[in-house]
Amino acid sequence: MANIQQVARAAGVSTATVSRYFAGLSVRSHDAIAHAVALLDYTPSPVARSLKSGRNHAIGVIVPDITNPFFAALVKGIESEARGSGFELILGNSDEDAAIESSLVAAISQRVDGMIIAPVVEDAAAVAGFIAGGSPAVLVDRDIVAGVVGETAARQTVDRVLVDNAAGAALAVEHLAGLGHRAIAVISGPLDSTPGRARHAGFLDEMARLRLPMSADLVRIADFREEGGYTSMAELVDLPERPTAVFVANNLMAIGALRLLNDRQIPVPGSVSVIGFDDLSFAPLLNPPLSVIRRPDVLQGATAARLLLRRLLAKPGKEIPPERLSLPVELVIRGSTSRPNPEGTR
Amino acid sequence: MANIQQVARAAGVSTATVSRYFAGLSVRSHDAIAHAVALLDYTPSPVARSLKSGRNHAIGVIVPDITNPFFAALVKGIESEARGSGFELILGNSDEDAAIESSLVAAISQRVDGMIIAPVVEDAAAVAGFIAGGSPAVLVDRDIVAGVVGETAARQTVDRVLVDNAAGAALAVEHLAGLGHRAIAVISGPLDSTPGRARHAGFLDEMARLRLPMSADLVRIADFREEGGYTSMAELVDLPERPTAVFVANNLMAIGALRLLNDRQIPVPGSVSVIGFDDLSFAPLLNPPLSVIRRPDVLQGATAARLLLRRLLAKPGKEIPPERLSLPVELVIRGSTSRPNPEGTR
DNA sequence: GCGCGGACTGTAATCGATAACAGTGAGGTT
DNA sequence: AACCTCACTGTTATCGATTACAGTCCGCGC
Repeated sequence: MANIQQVARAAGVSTATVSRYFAGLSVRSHDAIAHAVALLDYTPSPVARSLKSGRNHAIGVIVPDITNPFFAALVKGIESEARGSGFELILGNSDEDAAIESSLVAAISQRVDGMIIAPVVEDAAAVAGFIAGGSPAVLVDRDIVAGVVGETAARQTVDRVLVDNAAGAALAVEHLAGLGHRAIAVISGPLDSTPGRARHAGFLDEMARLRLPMSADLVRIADFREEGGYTSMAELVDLPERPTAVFVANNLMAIGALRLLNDRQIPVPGSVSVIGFDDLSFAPLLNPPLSVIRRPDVLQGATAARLLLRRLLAKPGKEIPPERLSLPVELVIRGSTSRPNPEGTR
Repeated sequence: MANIQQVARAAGVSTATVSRYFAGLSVRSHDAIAHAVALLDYTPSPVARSLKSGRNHAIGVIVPDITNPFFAALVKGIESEARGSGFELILGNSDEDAAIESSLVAAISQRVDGMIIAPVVEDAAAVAGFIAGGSPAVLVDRDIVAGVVGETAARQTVDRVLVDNAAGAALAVEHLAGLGHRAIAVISGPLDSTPGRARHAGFLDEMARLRLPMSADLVRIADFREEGGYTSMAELVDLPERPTAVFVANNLMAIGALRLLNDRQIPVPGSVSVIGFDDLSFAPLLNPPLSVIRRPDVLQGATAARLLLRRLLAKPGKEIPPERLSLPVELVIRGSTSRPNPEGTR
């Protein structure tokens, strides 16, 4: 690959002039440079640029599991938005592991101008170091809770893009209660994650508001993975008083839960109604078609990217107050929820 | 962030010694440097390293659609393998568009040491430039066909990781024929892509081998997208002689095809048997559970990454002959395929 | 005591660009 | 003709590391 010196020589100017040419400044030998660039097939080295300017024109994205359709959609939204502004994407998969997440942040942080992270847990440790380094970050699906490392710094410079988890959970309960269910169980995600906690709280609050009975048996805390949904559902259907409806707090666990019901040949929604959180492109084709709380996934990614780019493209020194956006969710009723079966459940 | 000069000063040595310390050479002031590094929280700048050494410790990955579960799985395999060797991943989503793909290669090529590409079409133009620049590339799911730009260069330096597409298609036909189907249709992907072409050819060859009747009506060429599967299936079911079975050449089109059958309330497999190519985690939960040709997706990504890393980590100047691997596929029989219904199809 | 080899160290050039600073020259004004 | 602008241009230091080259120092053998 040619370098700027060769271009300068070929065009009969200094490297500074070539550099100015690429910066879009008006240059007397414009045509000669253009010609030399074409001839040598020159592209400025992004690495050298980064070193001198301190800007990498890249953003880091860390997700817990890229094979989860939600995160894939999120990444897609981020990618198109970033690429549109000429930023590259450096991707990390934390595999739902906070330690890996930390090491990813450390490994990537020097190569990017900012990060978009869907953190595994709410402990801000992983992110705190990065922010302390002065780079902006956007958190997806994670709020900043009181009392964690770097809370104050984070609150002042970190944008967040959430969805209305509590409202979504409430919507699910309302829907099930409206169908006549009273014994409604929940399979929640980890309570040290924002979506896990917020959906769980939203569920319990709405249950209380509607004065529906709640018992510890009906509450399962799993891990947002398919296996967790499977085993939790197994526990629920084995209860002496089997619930007539279950709210499953994410898409993978919902698949796991359906799989268990399928394996045991328990009719859905005949014996148990199921509603999930996060839509899936194929949810209408499931057996039965899965009712869900849907959120704008690609948009959530694009929004996160826009918030980050806004900071990265702003004039240095310009203060931008951090945003905390909460995107709306909606109830999508399909075939997996119906009125409870009057004559028992087995 | 501290730089190497500050560390050198704090440790009372020259920058060269600090550099050697990080290169793992034995150094007299080992402890003093370690102490200074810890004190200043120093990490060598990857950008400066790249500039001097010409190695980026990053690989580019370009896929047509990250929300396709197959590509998500592929990326996951690549990511874990690359990260294990300390390489970052720069991701590009070509959106099934050859022009975008080219521009992605151009944008990324200077920041990476090698690329893994799942190309949209077989025209090697996009990749040729990159290879010509001297960097290695691994093609996923794409063979090198005769007569394209850069064919010779590519054949000599490009690794390929394929799956046995033709055998998979043949397996599907064999399965359907074994159930008694004779009027078997196909919904293929673009014939200028390797999987599109190879699966299509595999299908036709096996049909011919089994002496099953074939007509142009039963052949639909679509685009590997859900919509394409939907509209192609609509055309097939509207034929005067509706086929009793359909082989759908990828996962998204299979979902689209099922959706059409669902919308029209055409019983599967009662009226039409359907078999797809590429498994889906939720395929067993579909209505009906989808029979598919399965391939090792995460492994395919990991394999591609290993082939690339092998080159990147090899001693410079060492010749490594390019590999062309073909991973095996398997038939997974679920509920969407059965014997044809004897009394007509409507 | 001198020379020698081995183990480490420092100096300085280098990777490829950017940008501060100090020109240079054409054109207009007086 | 002298002078001032204005619009460009070149020289050079710089970003943060790596590495070739040329020491320096120590211990050992003679």
